[in-house]
Amino acid sequence: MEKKTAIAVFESLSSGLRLDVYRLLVKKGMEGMVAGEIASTLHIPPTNLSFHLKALTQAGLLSVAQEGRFQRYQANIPLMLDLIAYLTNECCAGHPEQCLPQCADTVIPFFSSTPVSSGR
Amino acid sequence: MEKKTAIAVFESLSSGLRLDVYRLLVKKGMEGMVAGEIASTLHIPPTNLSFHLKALTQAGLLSVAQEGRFQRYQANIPLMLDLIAYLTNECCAGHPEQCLPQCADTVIPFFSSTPVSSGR
DNA sequence: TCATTATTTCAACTTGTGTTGTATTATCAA
DNA sequence: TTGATAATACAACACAAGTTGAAATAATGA
Repeated sequence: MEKKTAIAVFESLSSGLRLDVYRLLVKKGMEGMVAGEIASTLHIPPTNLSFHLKALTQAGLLSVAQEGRFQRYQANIPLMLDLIAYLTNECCAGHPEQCLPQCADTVIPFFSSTPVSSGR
Repeated sequence: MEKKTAIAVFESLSSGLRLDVYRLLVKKGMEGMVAGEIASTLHIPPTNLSFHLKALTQAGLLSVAQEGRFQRYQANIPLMLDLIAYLTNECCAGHPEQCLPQCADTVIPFFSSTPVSSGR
């Protein structure tokens, strides 16, 4: 993962409103939700929601597909697993057993959907 | 994990400078670094670094211990694992195999240092 | 075609964040 | 006590982000 990607993810989820949207879509899984459904569930004005959906989508946290005049949004969950791999990579100077359960260095990269690299 | 904790973590790491500081300390592990050492490594004015160290510490991402007139900072790595547990908890309406490797629902909570809850 | 619905774009305002220099607190060594 | 060093607190400025209402775009159904 590139540093700019990690920053984009953190920026996106640093808003309580966007965090609500993302977590709602994580729960919905592959089914996703259309924009209006999200707006009514979370009681957000459509104008404002559109602003935040755009931010989340540009950060890669959501994907969107058109369905007639609806826009259906889905959470991109593997990106979160890439993120923690990026953060805990090289932890403790290559000795993650100092800070994490012993298998962390093998299991966390396993969850990542892309090869682990320092990515600075 | 509480929602406000998650937001504090995301806010903290949404700055490229703070992300550099955190990742540097993750690599150092238990050894940590004193503030001046971080400042010279990353070429940040001490005044500015102090501002960001305070933000990271208040978010719980760093811990600090006094050593004479030095302040030694350490990364709180388990907090990151709690965070991803918080985010992927209840994913896909309780069927994480739809979006993650099949063992995700058991392994990710295992890494968490605190019990998993919806924590809204 | 024409009215309706879903969503986004735009402009304006308000608020919050990041950076810097100066001043302050606290510790150490002589 | 005095001078030097490590780090933080404070104030000021520039810049970016969040919210809202009105208008625009685009697809649907009568």
